[in-house]
This record gives sequence, structure tokens and C-alpha cells, in this order.
Amino acid sequence: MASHTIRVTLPDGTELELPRHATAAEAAKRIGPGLAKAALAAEVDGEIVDLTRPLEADCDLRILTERDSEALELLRHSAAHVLATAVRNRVPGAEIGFGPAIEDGFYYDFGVEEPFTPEDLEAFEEEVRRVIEADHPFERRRVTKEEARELFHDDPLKLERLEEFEDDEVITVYRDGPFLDLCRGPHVPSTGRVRNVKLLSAAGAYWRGDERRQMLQRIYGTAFFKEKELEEHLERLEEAKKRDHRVLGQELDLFAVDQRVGPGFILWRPHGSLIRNEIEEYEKELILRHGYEIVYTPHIMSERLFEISGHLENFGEDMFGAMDMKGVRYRAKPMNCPGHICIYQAAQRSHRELPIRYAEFGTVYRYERTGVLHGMLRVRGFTQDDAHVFCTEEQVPGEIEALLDLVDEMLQVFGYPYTLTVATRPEKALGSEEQWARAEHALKSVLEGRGIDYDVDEGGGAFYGPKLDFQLIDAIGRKWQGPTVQLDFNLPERFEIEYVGEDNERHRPVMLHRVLIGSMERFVGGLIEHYAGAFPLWLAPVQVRILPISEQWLEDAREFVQELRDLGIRAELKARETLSYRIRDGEVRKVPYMGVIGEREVEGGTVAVRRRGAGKKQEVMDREAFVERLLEEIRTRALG
RNA sequence: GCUCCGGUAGCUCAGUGGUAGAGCGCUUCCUUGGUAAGGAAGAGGUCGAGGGUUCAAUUCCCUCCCGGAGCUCCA
Repeated sequence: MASHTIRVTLPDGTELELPRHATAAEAAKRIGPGLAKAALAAEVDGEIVDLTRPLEADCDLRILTERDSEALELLRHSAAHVLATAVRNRVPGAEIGFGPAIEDGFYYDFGVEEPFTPEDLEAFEEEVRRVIEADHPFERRRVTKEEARELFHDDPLKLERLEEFEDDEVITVYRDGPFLDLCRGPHVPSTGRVRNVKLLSAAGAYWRGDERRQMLQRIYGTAFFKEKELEEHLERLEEAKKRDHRVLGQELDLFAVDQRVGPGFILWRPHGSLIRNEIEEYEKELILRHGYEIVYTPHIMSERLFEISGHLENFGEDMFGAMDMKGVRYRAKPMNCPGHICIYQAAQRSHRELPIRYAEFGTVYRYERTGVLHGMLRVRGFTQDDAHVFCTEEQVPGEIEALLDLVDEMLQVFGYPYTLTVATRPEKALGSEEQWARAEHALKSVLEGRGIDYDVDEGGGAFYGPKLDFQLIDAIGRKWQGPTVQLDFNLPERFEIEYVGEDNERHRPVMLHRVLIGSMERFVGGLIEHYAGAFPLWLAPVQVRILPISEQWLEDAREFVQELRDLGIRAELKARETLSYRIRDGEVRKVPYMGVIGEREVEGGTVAVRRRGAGKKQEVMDREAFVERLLEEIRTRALG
């Protein structure tokens, strides 16, 4: 027998007695008028629902306000509906696609005759404000599939989506004023609760993400509860724009792409090359210390090798075409592993030799589709800091341990915090389930043994083995793909690689692919943005500029520059223009140190040192002390 | 690859159906400087490429190349 009242338990443990079918909004009102006003939605037994949802039975209830982290997604999803309402008001014939909340905002896809222009976006933003002012309540309705077909008879995209529902499935629609959408919800109570909306951009997007389907027009936007948060978000976008490696790469003379060379190929100019070289030198020292051996393999190899490796079959579309030389076909390598395997196979290997770790700054070529190319971040020719570890299955945990140390050491040097993800067996996978389970267990238990937090990407591994990925977090909080370690059950089989065990039998070793930096191009591109072009001293292309105040002190300055160069410091003499001009130029070029030399400095054997970004604050130092400071900062690879 | 936007001096960009502009940079000269641009003069362009319309095309139209915002993709 159902009673007429229900018991509602609040997060603090107190209980409310409410009439059955009371709504969450009514519950909020019972708790307090302030909460009732601030309420946006409710969590009932762990499920987030609209405030208008009747409570049918005893339950746990939490009222969500803008202070709750879940609320932002709600706001943005509702903002997407407000956008669609606005677009439909202006363009009545617009077909409506999907409009979800995403990481930093929301989008909505529309099928329209004419693509949207920036002026359209402004008009829509104006209309969005009107829809918000109108304060239409969001009304949820449960409908049958038949009813829904009727409601959306003018919306072909929605009808298509509708047909995917089971006949007896719960279908809900939401109305706000004139706009009706097929939507699971929940939403904020009314359009008036949506605030601080900014439409950011419009671009084409395929219906259902399928490139064979209709192209819709997607509008991206974002929304925040507080105006200040919106402003800060827009400032972050501005900041990201200022850090764009393509802009800084041009300004600081680091790299270029040249139409004559071809799309997706990077020309490293001298200053960019210096940075890259420093990184490579550092990494070589690091990995030699960690027991790697450095190898080199050719850029062009016989196609036969890629038939054995399976690259041609699985990856052929992305490889550069074959070069036919007197009947033998050759390919630019898309990966370094086959070459390393050939080196491994140059001799019969004993378990006593393992693990064998081959490392190469290996340049590979991949024919990426034109639309994906992007500065240094996505290119067609790039150099990986690639390594392959050949070991026994028992040695895998130890190798993972060693790698965690290596990665941690390296990422600290560059100043990147990071997170980890273990990617597990996908549906289609090579190797036995036990093999995968053992490998995944090995990865996870090493991490757990060290008390390291990690995410799991279920089914995200490659078909040939599980993966451990590191995500870097840059100076403005963006995530970048970092080091990866990949177990490989495939290539050892294909190449039939072996070692002789203690039992004098042949065994198949396990192979690990790993990159730390990934691609030099992408990593340096990322670093440019991470440091906003202001590289720490050890990486700065020009470390010190010496500025004599007038030609009178030129000779002294020249000698000092040479002294610095003799110590391996990248010093430059800048003597021509006015001092102010040279200071400004040094700051704009982000030179870490400038040393001014005038009458006083020549007499005292000192130098007036100005640190990048420190403004007028200068420090007159003995030259010896200045040199010491530079050498120490370079030696420790200080982040500055 | 797809949709849209763009390509003008080394760089950033303005402009026009009738002989092409600015700022920075570069060269030369003057200035000999004390902490974010001293002054002057000069050089520098097949207006992305090809085709079409036109008396005339950098400008309008078409094709291609390259770049950008996204989509898709990143084994």
C-alpha cells in the first residue's frame, strides 16, 4: 500500500516528509527560500533531473545550484537549446542536429542553405539575449515514438535519430517557448537562468560525424554562471592565441614551412634548430644514463620490410608512395621499428643480453590528409625520439618502472605536470586474452605499487598491445599528448624474433615501443606555446646579448662576448642602434639576459645585467659572478 | 578528403575594373647613446598560379596550389 507521503533524505542526513509526487522544486522550497531561488536542478538517487520532476518514492535528494560542479554542464546544455531557439527564430527553416555541452562550452549543429557568417553570429547572439530575457520555462514531456514522429515531422535530422529508439523506450522532448527539441535533459528551470553566453565560431561539421553524410553548420559557444568567469575564459583564449607557435615561430625566427618544399614539412631555422639540438643533446645524455644504445636506420627502405611488418597492409594509405628503382620498390619509413628489429636480429640473442634498448632520433614520413596539417603540431615529416625495448615478459614491470623514472625526470626539466592513462584491450586485438591480461596487470600494478593515480581508457589500446600514455599539462592548463609506452604482441611474431633462454630453448621476446618527446616537431611546437616563446636559459637560442653603450666600449664588449662564447655560452654583441632600441629588441626577442657595458662597467670590470621581463630592475655584477650565474643556470637547466 | 574564409613588399596588413599603399624590417647617411622604438633618404611587388569575361583584371568568373577555422582521421 503506497502511503501519501514520502521520505526524502538530504545530503546532510536530515529527512523531509513530502507529499508523494511533490517536485524537487517543492522540496527545495521546504529546505529554504534561498535555496529554492538558487536551485537549478536536483540529484535524485544519483541521477540528475529537472526541478519539476515529481518525487515518486523515498529517495536521496540533493539540490544543485551554480556552486555544484555538475551545474555548469547543465547551464551549457541549456545554452545550446537557447542558441537553437535563437537560430530558429531568425532562420525558421534551419534543420536541427545535435547540441551538447562540451568541455569548454557547447555547440549546436544546424542544417541550413547558406553557411553562417560572422555577422550571423552577432545577430544570433543578440537573439540569444532576447530568448534569455523572455525567460521561457524548459518543459519536459514524455512522449511515445508515434507522438514524437508527429512533433518532429518537419525536422528530418531529429526523425532519423528518433528511428534509433526502441518502440517502448522512454522518449523525452523539451520545449522552451517556440522551440521543441528531442532531448534527454535535464535542463535549468528556464531560459532566464542561462547567462553569460558567448558565441565563438562557426564551421562545417558532418551530420553524426560521418564524412559521407550531409555537412551541417556548427556554432560553438560557451557560457558561465559568472560574468567574470566568462571574461577570464575569453582572456585565456586570447592568451592561447598569443602563444600560437605558428605566430611565435615566425616572430622569433624558429621555423617555417615553404610552399616550395611542400605542405607539412618543417624548415628549422637556426634558432629553432638550436633549441631542438639542445633537447636532443639532453635526451641523449639522459637515455645513455638509463641504459639505452643509440642507433641509426635509413629513411628509405625496401618495401618488402613493410610487408613483413604489416605496415603496408594496415597503414599503407598513410605512407608515401613507392619509389621504383630498377624493379625494386622502396618506401620512406613511416615508423622506426622495422629497422630496429633488423638490428636486433643481426645476431642470435641470449637472455643474458636482455633487455636490449635501441633508441633513435628517427625521421619518419606519413602522408597525413591535407586538412589535418597544422604548424609544427601535425606534419608529414617528423623526427621521433623513438626507442624499442626487447625483453622477457618477466622484465616488463622493471622496464615500466625505469621508464616512469625517466619520464618523470624529463618532464620536470621542461616544467610539465602530467597525468597517466592505461589503455586496454580493444574489441579486435591480436594475442591471447591471458597475454593481454598479464600485460595490463603488469602496467597497472607498477603504477599502483608506486601509488600513482591513473585513468583507464577501456578498449583504447592498439590492436597489437596495451598502452601507457602520459598527458602533459602546459602553462595555461591545456593537455598535450606526452610520452607513450606501448607493448607489442604483433611485430615479434611477424618478424619471428627470438632469444635463447636459460633452458637453451628459443623464446619470443616482448617488445616495447616508447617515445618520450614524441615528435621533435610537435614537442618544440608545444614548448613554444608552453613557454610563450620565452625559453629557459639552457634552451634559449641566444642566451646573452651584450650591449655597449657607445662605440667607445665596443672593444671591451667584444672581448667579453668572446669570453662567454669560449665557455659555451651563446652570447651576441648588439652595438648598432640606440640603447633603448636594443633593450626593446632584446625583450621582444625574449633574450634571457642582456648585459650593458659603459664607462662605469669597463672601469670596474662589471656588467649591468638585465633579466628578461624584469623591467628596469638591473643588477651591476662582477663579470665573473655573472658568468658563474649563467653557467649554473644552464648546467641545472633551471626553468627561470 | 569535406564545408566555409583567406592569399597584395622579408613580416603584419590596408586598398582599387584604368600605371599599387602603410607600419615594421633591410641598405646608406646623420646621431655616440645609461635601460621597451633618435632622425633622414633609399631599395624592395608578375597583387599565389593558370584560364576566361572586358577596350582594360590585382579587383569579376572558373580551375588548381597554399594557408586558416572546424569536421573526419592520427595505425
